[in-house]
Amino acid sequence: MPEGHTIHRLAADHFARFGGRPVRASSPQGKFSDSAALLDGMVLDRVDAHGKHLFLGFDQVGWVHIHLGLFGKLGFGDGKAPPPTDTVRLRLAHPDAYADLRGPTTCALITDGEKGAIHARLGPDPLRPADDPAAAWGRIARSRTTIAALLMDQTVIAGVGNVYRAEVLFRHGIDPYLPGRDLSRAQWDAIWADLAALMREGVRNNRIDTVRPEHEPEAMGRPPRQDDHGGEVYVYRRTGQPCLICADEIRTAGLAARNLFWCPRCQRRPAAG
DNA sequence: AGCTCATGGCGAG
DNA sequence: TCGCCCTGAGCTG
Repeated sequence: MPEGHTIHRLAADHFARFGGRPVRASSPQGKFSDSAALLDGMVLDRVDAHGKHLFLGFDQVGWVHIHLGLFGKLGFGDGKAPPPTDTVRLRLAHPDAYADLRGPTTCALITDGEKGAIHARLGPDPLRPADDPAAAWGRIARSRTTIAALLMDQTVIAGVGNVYRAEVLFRHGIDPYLPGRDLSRAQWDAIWADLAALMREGVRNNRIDTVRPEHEPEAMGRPPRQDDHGGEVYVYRRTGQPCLICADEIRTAGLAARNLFWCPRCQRRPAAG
C-alpha cells in the first residue's frame, strides 16, 4: 500500500520504535541473511525517506535500502516477536517491539555513496521540506508526455503514486492527457502545494484522503459512501460511479501499465488557443 | 486449488 | 510496450 506518505510514515515509525537501541536482525526467508548477520546487534541511529525509498541507517554498517514495490509490506508488533512466517525478508526486533518486512522489490545494505546516487536520480519529494518544485517544472514544461505519466515518473517528482496522481489532477480540474508543456506554471505550483498538504495529511493519518469537506456525500445531501481502500477519494477506483461533483460517470483507461481514473466533465482540456 | 488484481519499477526488444 | 519480480486478499470453482 505504498505511496510516498506511507514511506515517510514508516521511517518515523521505525525510528520511534527502534531508534538508538541495538536490534536483532534476521531474514527468515533467507534472501537477506548475510546482511542481516552484519546488522544483528547494531544500533539504528538514523532514518531517511525520499519518494518511495526508505533508508534505515546503522552506524558502522551502512544503510538498509528498502523499496516496497507494489506488494511489499512492513508490519509492526509490540512485545516479544512471534515465530516469523517464511516470507519475512527482514525482521528487526528488540524485547519491546518488532518489524517484519515482506515482499519488497528491494532490501539491500548500501553505502553512503550508493544512497547518494539514489537521491541523485530521484526528483523532488513534496514531503522533503528542502526539495524544490522548480526542478520538476524544468522537466514538465518542455515535455510532450502527458501530465498523468509525468506525475508517476519518479525522476520528475518522487513519492506520487497512482492514487495521488489521479486525485490531485481531479482536484485541479486537469485533463490527465494534457501534455506537460501545456500546463501553466501556476497550475504546477498549485499541484505541488496541494500534494505537499495532502501527503503531509497522509503521513499523519496513514491513509489517503482527498475529498474536500464540502464535497463529502453527507454535505452534498447524498448517503455516505464505503470506499474499499480505506480513504475518501474523488476518482480513484470509482470507475462507472457518479462524480461527487457533477455526477458524470468516472472513467478509467490504461496508461503506462497502470489504471488511470478521471472525470471527463470536471477534468477538461482548456480550449485550444 | 486456481485465478485476478493491487497505492512499483526494471530491463529486454 | 511487454514480461517479470515480490506477496496476499478476494473472488471463483
